[in-house]
Amino acid sequence: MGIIRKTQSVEVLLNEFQEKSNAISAIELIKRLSSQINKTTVYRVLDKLEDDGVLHSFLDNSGIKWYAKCNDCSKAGHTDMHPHFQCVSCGKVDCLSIEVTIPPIPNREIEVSQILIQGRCESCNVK
Amino acid sequence: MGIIRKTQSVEVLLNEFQEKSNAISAIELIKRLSSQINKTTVYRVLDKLEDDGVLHSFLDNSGIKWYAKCNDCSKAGHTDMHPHFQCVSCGKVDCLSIEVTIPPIPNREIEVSQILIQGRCESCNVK
DNA sequence: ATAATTAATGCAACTGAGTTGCAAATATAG
DNA sequence: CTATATTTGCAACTCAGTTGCATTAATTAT
Repeated sequence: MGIIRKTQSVEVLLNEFQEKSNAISAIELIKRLSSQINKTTVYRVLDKLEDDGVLHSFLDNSGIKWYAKCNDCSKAGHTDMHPHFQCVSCGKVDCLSIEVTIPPIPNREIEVSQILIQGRCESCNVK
Repeated sequence: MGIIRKTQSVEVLLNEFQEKSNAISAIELIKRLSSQINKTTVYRVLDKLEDDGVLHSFLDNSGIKWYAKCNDCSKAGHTDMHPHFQCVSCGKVDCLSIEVTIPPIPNREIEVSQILIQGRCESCNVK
């Protein structure tokens, strides 16, 4: 698919990812933009932005979908594989720029790996 | 909570994990046992077996819940942290007994980490 | 053993994130 | 600026998982 037209919805959504660099859940976006964009459209635009390598998505431990900006991805594929961190205290989720190496597994061909780390984030750790 | 009574449902469910050692999705269990156990009960018993450290659970990439036998866990907590592998071809999921080390992250306290690896399993790799 | 107590079960109805079909609206190409 | 193709909104749906409550089955006490 991919983004074809620079529509209002696309602009509004992209804008949400401009400021802060942490991940945002689809649900949160739907809530935030409920007066401007329809829920279905939010899902559809997010989908396309992902196809286009602008955003990447992942599920948290309760199965809800999160989106965050991509750094080195393209339409060709999401190559930027990194772990995600979810704070068990405040719920904030962000991308970690650390490398986690998955050792090769006998007889299995690894395609992708999703790593979700849970713990207490910097701000919640102090309190 | 924890398991208190050795009921029929508990026995039937535990039996499903006796034979093969790979993970089974809640949905699959509900289908398999539909004539013997009610869906609600399946969810509730799985929940308790997890609390008791008999089974552990995780979500796959489409957000559905899987359960597998624990090896070194107890009521005190699930200590046996290992990656899970889902075959993109046949859908089979199993526990990997490999170690994946998450490096310490500055200012963050890691509690748990979920690693889901996707690729082609041994049998699907041959074909 | 049997009654009393407490936990587990089944059912039906619900929840909530995400999806689908389709007609109306809006971008882009010609 | 019209024609064509893509997006959008809406309402209705899907489907895994949950909840409340009355019934049933285990366990404990008698």
